Amino acid sequence: MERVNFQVIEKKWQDIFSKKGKLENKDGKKFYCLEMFPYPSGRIHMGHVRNYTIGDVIARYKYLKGFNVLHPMGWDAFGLPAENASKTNNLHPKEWTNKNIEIMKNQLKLLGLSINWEHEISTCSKEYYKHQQSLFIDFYKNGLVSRKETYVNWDPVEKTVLANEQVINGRGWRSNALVQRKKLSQWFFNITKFSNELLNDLSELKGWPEKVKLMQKNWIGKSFGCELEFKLIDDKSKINVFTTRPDTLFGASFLALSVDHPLSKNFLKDNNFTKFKESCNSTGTTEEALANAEKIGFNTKLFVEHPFLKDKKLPVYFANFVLMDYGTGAIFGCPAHDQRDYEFAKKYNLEILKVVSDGKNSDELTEAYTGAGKIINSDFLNNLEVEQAKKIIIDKIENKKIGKRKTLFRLKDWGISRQRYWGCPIPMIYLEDGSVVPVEKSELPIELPDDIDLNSSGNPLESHPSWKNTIQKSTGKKATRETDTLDTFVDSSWYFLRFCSPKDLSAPFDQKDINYWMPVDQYIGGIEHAILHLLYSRFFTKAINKFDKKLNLSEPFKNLFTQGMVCHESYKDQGGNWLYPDEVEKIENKKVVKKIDKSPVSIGPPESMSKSKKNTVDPEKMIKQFGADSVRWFILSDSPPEKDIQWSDVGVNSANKFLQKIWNINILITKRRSVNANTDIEEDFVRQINSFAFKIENSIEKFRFNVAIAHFYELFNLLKDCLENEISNKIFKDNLIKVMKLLMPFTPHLSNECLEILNCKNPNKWPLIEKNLLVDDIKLAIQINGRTRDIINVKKDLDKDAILKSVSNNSKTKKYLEDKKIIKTIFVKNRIINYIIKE
RNA sequence: GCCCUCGUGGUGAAAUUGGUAGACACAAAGGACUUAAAAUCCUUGCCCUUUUGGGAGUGCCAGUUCGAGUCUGGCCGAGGGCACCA
Repeated sequence: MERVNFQVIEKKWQDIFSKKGKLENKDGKKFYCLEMFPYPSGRIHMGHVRNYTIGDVIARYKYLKGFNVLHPMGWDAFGLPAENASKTNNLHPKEWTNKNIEIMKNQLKLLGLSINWEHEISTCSKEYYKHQQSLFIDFYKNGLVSRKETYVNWDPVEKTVLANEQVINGRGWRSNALVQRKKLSQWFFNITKFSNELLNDLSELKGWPEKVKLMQKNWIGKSFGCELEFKLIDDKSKINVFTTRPDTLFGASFLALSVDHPLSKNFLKDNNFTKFKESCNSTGTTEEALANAEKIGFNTKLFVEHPFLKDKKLPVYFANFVLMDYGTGAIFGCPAHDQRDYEFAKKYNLEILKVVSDGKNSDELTEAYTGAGKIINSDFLNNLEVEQAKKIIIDKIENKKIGKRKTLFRLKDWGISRQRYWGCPIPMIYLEDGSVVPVEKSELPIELPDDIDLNSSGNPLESHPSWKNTIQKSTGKKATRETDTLDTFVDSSWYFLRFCSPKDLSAPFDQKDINYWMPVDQYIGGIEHAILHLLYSRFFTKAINKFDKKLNLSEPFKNLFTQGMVCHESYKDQGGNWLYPDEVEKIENKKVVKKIDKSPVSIGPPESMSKSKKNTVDPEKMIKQFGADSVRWFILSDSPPEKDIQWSDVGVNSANKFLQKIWNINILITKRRSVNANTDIEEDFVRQINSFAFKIENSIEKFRFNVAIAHFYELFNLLKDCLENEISNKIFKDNLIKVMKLLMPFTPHLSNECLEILNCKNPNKWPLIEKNLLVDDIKLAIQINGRTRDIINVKKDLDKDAILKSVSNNSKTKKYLEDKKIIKTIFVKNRIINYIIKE
């Protein structure tokens, strides 16, 4: 068997790709194919391989189909790891990052990706962040930036502020340290100004997974209800509450306020209250345990009037389960119909009055009833359904001028200040009179200083001896710079725009380029970015669209695909140390031992590859061993791309074997002896190849690469079986060329090499699929009482009578039908014929 | 707790969307070639039957239908999102 040296042909074609790697079809329709750009951590991992291979298949396929394709790549290059690495390696973040970029770029080239490298960008270059600062100033001038003093999530290990979404179960997403509450003045993007658009436009995104849209919808969290005021009996001052259940107002038995509610000022001198407040804060606001924690309250001894029941007085509490940053920081409690209120009422012996009938006769409840039902015990609302009652009572409340309809969102403004060095400086200055103003655009970029001491604690820019001292350009007044840098999510919220005009010095992007390339036709990345990155990018697009009317773009990503993770089992030696897969070997009975001393190793379940568990496989090593085409082939073949895949060395090895087979067939054809052709056999051959081409094209369009690959296996089994058949060399070769072109998006090196050998003049053109050849014999199942008894070959599209005639004498079904009465015959064209008989 | 998704051989998975369940591959067992191994090729895969055949079968239990992996209801299990959002 002929064998190909993958190292040799892959090098050869990669050199050619990098010389003329553009997927350019000047007359074709544009296609912008984008994969989420990587963080330059040092080396690429299998997750990148999967992500970029999927993208490459799409980019190459669209190019072959005649599209003018943009397929760029860049680097999400700011971020904390560079600072950490610089501390351990004594290497400046800039040098560390640029070195990593160099390495990873070469690794990506080894995969044979069709990337427009002339569009390459790096977010840490001043050519990029200059424009980001300019956009920030635009946002500021358009009222989309604000400064707020708020409680923030403070990570005590990283000494920085975390966004809500960077807090996972009360811990920092990187450091895993318990997050504390701290009050700081911070910059915010006013993403909440776009809450409605971000929610409503999800329905426009037909090419997005439902799952991602649902996650965003829940994250934005729109709810309808009303605001309503209660009067304190003492001094008639008012407390505003928000509720989505105004229909349960007659079941209210208390008011509960957040400990940060303005009214708390009156209690700060009360030791019992401050103690209570501390105990509320100590648990943190986001910890999971808190959701299940006991509801506790502080009785103010104050009472409010019930707005519709003059004689009813409700006690006012501070309660640990009421949040200040949602609604008004105050609620009314209706214990019968809200589980939290129920628990609270049980603890403090408050009234539990049913106002929605749960269909049971008893007044006793063991938990809150939140279902539908008729309103009871509620004066003018009695006998109404919940939804009707809501409407009517809100009307009443509005008429009485004690409240109004209100829609609330869970989404909060996006805190973007970070107390770090390796990020984009925020282009704001503080004047001595206390005012805070943006720098002038002509001063951009505000560059990061290179001479920095990263070993000092806190914010390195803050402790730099001179960097923050400056003057306001227009007035010459003394000023100090903002020393916080931007959250790195800002960097990735507009990079897809920059890719369209990466070299434009004067503006973030060129209108013409954006109008041509945007929106991204296919965006591909991990599901972990389902909410934040995608929501922020949508926000940026909408915000820029608002103040830049020429943009004419409401959504950045037309189609989205989220691929699954790459998993591997993990290994631990007897001492409990993690081991890399290549430190162990498999012996009999699926047991695993350590290579160096043959000591037993315990095997963990397959999990997403991570450095901490050492269950990683180095892509470069795999490419060196099996070739890039084999690695690409395997990572696409084993599972549907949206599902997790389990990495297997054996799997890549067998991918390699199959690609060798393809090569071998290619060689055999070039040496094939001439045969006497038989027209019928040739036609059948051509039709079968055409049918596979059709199926493969369909599978690619639907992102079903594993199915496409299964068809390639069938296809090559067919080619091999037909090698000796009465098919002319010309027909055989023409069809092999067709097949090699189909293969091009998957294994570009091998395909190009084979096509060159076959002397193909137009390798970069997708083969034509001939629809008229798809008419074929089909297999039709003959069923008796729904049970398949035989399968016959018939011409396509035959009608019922013709089929009945041809199966009337069928030997396999005859015996079932003899002496039986056929009650009914069900016929589905090209599928089945089903006899219903009486037993 | 609320919301969502998914349960198909030893394994990864197919199934034209209600019409042949297990395509295609991996692994395994047996065989061929070989002095041997590697590589390559062939065969097998639940139950009954020597074969021909027949039966059961897509997490479990019901239902709709001529026909259910696919639709409906209930249960069991796995994964994901949100987390006191009033």
